[in-house]
Amino acid sequence: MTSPYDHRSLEAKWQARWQETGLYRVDLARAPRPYYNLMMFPYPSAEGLHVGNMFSFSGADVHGRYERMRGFDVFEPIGFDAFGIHSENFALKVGRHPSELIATNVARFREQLEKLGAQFDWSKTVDTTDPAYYRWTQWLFLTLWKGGFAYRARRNVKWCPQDLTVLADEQVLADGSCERCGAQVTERELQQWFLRISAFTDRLLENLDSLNWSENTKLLQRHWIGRSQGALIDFPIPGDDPIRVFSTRPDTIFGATFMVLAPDHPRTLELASPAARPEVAVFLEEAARRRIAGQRSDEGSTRGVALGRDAIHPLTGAALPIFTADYVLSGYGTGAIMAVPAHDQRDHGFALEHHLPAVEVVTGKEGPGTHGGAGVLINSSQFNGLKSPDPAREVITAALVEAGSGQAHVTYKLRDWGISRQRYWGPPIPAIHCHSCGVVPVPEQDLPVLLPYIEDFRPLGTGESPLARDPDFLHTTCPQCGGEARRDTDVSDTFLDSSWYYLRYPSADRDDVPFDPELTRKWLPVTYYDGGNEHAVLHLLYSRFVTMALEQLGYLDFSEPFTEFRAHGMIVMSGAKMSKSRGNVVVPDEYIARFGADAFRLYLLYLGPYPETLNFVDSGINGPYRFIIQVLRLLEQLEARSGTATAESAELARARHRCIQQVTVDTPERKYNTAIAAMMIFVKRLREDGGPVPKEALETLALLLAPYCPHLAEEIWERLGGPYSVHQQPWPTADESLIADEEVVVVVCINGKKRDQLVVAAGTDSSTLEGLALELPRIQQWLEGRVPERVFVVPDRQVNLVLTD
RNA sequence: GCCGGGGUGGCGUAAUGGUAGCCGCAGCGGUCUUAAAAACCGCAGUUCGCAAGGACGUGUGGGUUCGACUCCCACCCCCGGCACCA
Repeated sequence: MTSPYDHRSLEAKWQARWQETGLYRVDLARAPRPYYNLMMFPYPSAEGLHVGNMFSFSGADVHGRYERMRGFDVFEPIGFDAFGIHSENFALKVGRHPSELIATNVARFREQLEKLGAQFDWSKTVDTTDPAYYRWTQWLFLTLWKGGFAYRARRNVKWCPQDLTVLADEQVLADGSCERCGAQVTERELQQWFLRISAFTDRLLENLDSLNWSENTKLLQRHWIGRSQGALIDFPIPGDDPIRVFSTRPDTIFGATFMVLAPDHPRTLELASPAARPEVAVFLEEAARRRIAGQRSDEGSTRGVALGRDAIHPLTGAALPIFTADYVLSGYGTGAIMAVPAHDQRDHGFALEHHLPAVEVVTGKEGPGTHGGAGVLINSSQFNGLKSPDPAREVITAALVEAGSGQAHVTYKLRDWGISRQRYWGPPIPAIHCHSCGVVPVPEQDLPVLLPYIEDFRPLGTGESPLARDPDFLHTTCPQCGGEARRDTDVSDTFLDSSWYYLRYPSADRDDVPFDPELTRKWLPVTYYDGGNEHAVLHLLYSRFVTMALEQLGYLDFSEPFTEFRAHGMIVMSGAKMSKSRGNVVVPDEYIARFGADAFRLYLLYLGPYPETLNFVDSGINGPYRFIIQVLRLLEQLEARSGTATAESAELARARHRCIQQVTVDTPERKYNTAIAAMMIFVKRLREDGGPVPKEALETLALLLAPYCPHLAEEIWERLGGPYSVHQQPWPTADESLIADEEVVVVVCINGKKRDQLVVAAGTDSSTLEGLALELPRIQQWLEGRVPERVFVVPDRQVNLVLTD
């Protein structure tokens, strides 16, 4: 039998037709029911789209197409996140210029994306490396700057000795290595641009409660923001300024037996007694070396030395020796702690090592060195008996406030966003350094500050961007005084490009504004955002910050960019991430060429639940491919009988409506795998039926398949005589009254074990079922004349006869 | 260490208190064919049994229940995130 499926010509035909008719172009100004279906735009690597891209775009497209058939005007744009270190490093590696490479990659990506058959509106696309786009990225920077959200500071920043650039905290992995190249990250002090994300810490945190996002994603953000409530407490030092510490557990203050300062706390050396100073100085030097070498994994360290000096406990007046130790970090809280060895693991370890006393102040089953659960204060003077941590925390904080030595305080892990990159492949930061005027913004009318073509774009490694090599770029005049000036030679972080691209899409063809106010009011915030959880704390947090800032500055009238966010899963190969080094990268093009985009989409989504991690299985695509051929065979069968109408049997109507129901429930819940299984079951049923296929069956299949196999669905729909396009038809509705079974199988169990079954009319009542069950010969054999003590009947399902002993 | 997700046939998975293994892959047997492929039909958790049928079976151990993959407790393993955060 010849295959009825020539996917190449079929898919090419419909893709051409969609383009001619502009099926996916949305009249943004007029659309009555806007639905902004966004998916994270890809970074156009040299390898082309990978299976993960194909998977997530297919899933997000199914969502968009389904919403369209439900009557929404779905705007589904796609673009290219093409600036960044990825591209630049690759260009360095292959010895070509990134601007050339990216043009090729973008063209290739676009071709691949078109082949996938998604309903992308290509009339509104973005490429972050296009001056028409990054002009507005620069505008965004200036706007944030003028609005008080950008500032320069000399900071110890994370520096990658391999990529020779500054990294954001988020780009440093837990083991202290560079997210991109794996080199051990070090520290370096440079003058940097920062964006004041800390201005919105509380809102970024609080808004999460009411955002309709994947819970997992929200959790990651909460974690990253890292809010801790506690108190700042001053510990006086005789003849000196007090030491201020931060503690989340002020209720344990009576258990404080010593103090610890971070090695890079500004007062560590100064506080050391003359006798201890030489030893302290040596220790601080070593500690600095360890920190710069990026030894972040040196956990549980009890390394430290005494300063030979005491602090005074503010409530008991006891003398507490002061130490400096690796385990206290300068970057968190005040960089100094009160150590409570009885109730903190690290303090406990340090106390053991240095023979320091521990005083238990909270009762509890847990041993020393544990915070444990709730308990009652002991050894805490007039506070004994208070429940800890609460309300003891508030009571003791209040006492400290009264004593003038403390105040309630909240700290966060979230830091301001460093955006300066001493690299080439990014939008130049639009700032000018003038000797007399200082740092001056580039006037808006001078944007874009074009990224010059530089032959040698290797990083200098001096802390300056390669743009410093280009004198024409570097030297300019001050827009304020007209005097000689230099441009900022850093480029901005790629995440700045992607922090606002969703605002740009609807206005992508406008060169007079970054985003048109009216279109923005109509289409934003984004209705539905599909993306990977790897961006839970970077892109998604930055986007929220930018939106809040732009709202505060009057450019937007909403504060959250993504109304609904859903994280998708990823595709792995035998349990491991696909990567070139593992040699398990699957090239999707081959699959599409051989089986077609429809089969490939179907296959990827059939692999398992869309939100989860799924295993790619090479041969798995055969099933979905066969399924498509079976559907087309049914269509051919129907066509062969053209003219003779076949009435749909009640049986087939039931199967069909069940299928509609299942697909309708599963699709919006993103259970694409079970939706596809339901369609397979229906097709199986049709084939088993053997009789002439009713037209309704194929009409329904065309509609249900439309989001999943957009080309195939069009073909079926057209051949059935339906009006173009199937994607503009309303989603079918299941008729509940047709779905119910007439007959059901009721399992008969004895003591929970299946022993026989009954086939009865649906809805048979419990006592009838019990009677029928007891009459079954096999059941009577098992009962051996005994009478069940109890009988449990689940109508239409099960009868359980219970015998004791 | 902390937080989240997960562990079911050879494989991807389905079923979230009521017949465990739906749907699919791979496999095996058959039909068609000169042959192979494709297509189509059938078999298929493990085990005992000629069969009828039975026993066992959802990471491990306990518990709740007439009934547990599903709920509770403890533990083991895998994946992801965070990590001297006081």
